[in-house]
Amino acid sequence: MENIREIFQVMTRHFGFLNKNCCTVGGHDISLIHSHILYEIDKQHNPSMQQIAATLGTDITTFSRQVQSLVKMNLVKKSPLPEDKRISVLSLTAEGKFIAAVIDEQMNTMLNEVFANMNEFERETVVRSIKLLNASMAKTSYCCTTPMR
Amino acid sequence: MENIREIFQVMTRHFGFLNKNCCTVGGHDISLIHSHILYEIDKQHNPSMQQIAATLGTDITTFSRQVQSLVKMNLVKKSPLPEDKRISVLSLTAEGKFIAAVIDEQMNTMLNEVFANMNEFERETVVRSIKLLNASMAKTSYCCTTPMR
DNA sequence: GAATAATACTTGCAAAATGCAAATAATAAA
DNA sequence: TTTATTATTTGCATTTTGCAAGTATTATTC
Repeated sequence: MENIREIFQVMTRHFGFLNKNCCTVGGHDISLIHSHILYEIDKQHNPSMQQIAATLGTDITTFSRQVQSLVKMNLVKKSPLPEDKRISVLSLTAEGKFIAAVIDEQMNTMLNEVFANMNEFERETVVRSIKLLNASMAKTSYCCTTPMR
Repeated sequence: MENIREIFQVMTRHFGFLNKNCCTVGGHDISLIHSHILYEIDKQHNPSMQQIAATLGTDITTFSRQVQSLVKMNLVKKSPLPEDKRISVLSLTAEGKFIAAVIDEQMNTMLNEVFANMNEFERETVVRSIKLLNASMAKTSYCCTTPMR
């Protein structure tokens, strides 16, 4: 059997580079981590600090500071949840939404570039495969989810 | 069209967690970065510092120090190339090889676990797709390779 | 219903990782 | 031989990290 780890390693590295090429948007210099935080806040519905930190697998104390800097940059808003004031609900500011949208566009442009090297059939196969893979990894909980702390 | 970035983001994150679950081997606590360095030294044939640093997209000064710590742990050996003594050729020590092998086994075990959720046909499709993807990303040089410094 | 525990998040601090600029050492070019 | 170029290392200042301990709020217990 061929070396499965090898092809995954290569893929992850490529995709990591793609991610790194991100993200200077309108004066703001957005780090990779910050772009991921913006992405997840945008995606999840009124998430708490813990939710996003867990999704990204970031230590909560580190995450707290990362969010603080995003708040300072006026990209993220933190509002206490009325029914439980311990919890901070995260949301994007107008500027945060704009930045997230620009980054999303840039990423999709790069991905389209990648897919341009394939024909329609290949493209569909690849997309289906990755979905399959994601589903499998989600099932294999002990290996591919947030490590406990 | 569906959101391509989304499925890639999810996949990368899952695989990142899988990687993170690595690597305490025989007393040594191997960080993710260190495990990647071991992997690449093992894979490439008598690589120089620059080669590995470029492969991993790590700044050469940072990489120099990472290698220093691996040398101190007695996992990596650095030998000047006879015909050009500026160049340090990297190799794994016996212990380094052992550790790399153990990590490789752990990773493959986890990947097999993931693939266990699929039937033979799906498995083959996924592997083929990732290879296709890797080839495409290698072609799309401006997006998915080492950023210049 | 006051005392205790648990939860969500923040801060202190010390260690580690980062990367630019400059240094060193070796080879190549002029 | 002098001057560039290349490969790697070190100085240093900044940033990132995560544990331990702290604050604030809610839940539980007696």
